[in-house]
Amino acid sequence: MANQNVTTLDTVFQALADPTRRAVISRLGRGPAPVKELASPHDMALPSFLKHLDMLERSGLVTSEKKGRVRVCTLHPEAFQIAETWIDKQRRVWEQRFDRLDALVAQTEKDEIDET
Amino acid sequence: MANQNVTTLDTVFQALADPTRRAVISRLGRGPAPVKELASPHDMALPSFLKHLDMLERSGLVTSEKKGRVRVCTLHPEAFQIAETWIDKQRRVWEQRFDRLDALVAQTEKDEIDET
DNA sequence: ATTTTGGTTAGCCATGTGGCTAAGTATCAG
DNA sequence: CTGATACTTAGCCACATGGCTAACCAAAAT
Repeated sequence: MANQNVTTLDTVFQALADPTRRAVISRLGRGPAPVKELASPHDMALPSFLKHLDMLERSGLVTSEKKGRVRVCTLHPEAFQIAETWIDKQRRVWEQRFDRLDALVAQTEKDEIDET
Repeated sequence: MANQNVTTLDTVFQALADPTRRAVISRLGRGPAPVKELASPHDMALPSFLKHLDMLERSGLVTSEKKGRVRVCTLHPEAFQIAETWIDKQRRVWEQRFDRLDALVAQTEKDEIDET
């Protein structure tokens, strides 16, 4: 199950769209950990869990390195950037729109007052 | 294809994990639009496109209302909140950890100086 | 040298996703 | 009233996802 690190909006958002994977991210936020430890809170067989880890690696949010028989996983917070940037960009678009709506309402009210 | 609005981390992140759906969100950020207009830039059959819209509605990011034979879709930016909040929370965790690491490094350097 | 431990690989299954066509319904325009 | 428009419904297909078991391998522990 070897995979590339392709940090795209698709892979990052998809990685985040599952509670097991988000739990892993939360845990790794406090520091690197071996697969066994990461898997232990989740009630599923190891191979199933590994698929989740794999998706996290594909997204670039997590990398892992083998030390002896243990695989140690590490979080890469930079990979979140692409997602946050996209959301921020969207917010700027609609906030700008709301500002224009506000301005329009204000203008309309002003006009109505002028008419009285 | 009637569905509930269940705004969860799962549904929101999944809604965002596809370029077609993100494009729809971008477009709706500039204001409501009918299905036809939303679909036009995307090279796929209407029923395929409707599945994407459906997912957006399931996540609560979009709602729609039928006016005559036209279905008008509207963006609900509030639904992003849950995603942004989660990411922010994660960042706080790992930033705190980096702060501790920095402090540790600073302390170690101080100790080394004290030793000289 | 054996046995445990920590993964890994292969393969199976059910369900979901992302696409399609074909045929239907309801409104609006002429 | 007729036809075009804007979806809507049903159903099909291929591949991805999320889960499993069984069998394997290599490092660590005894």
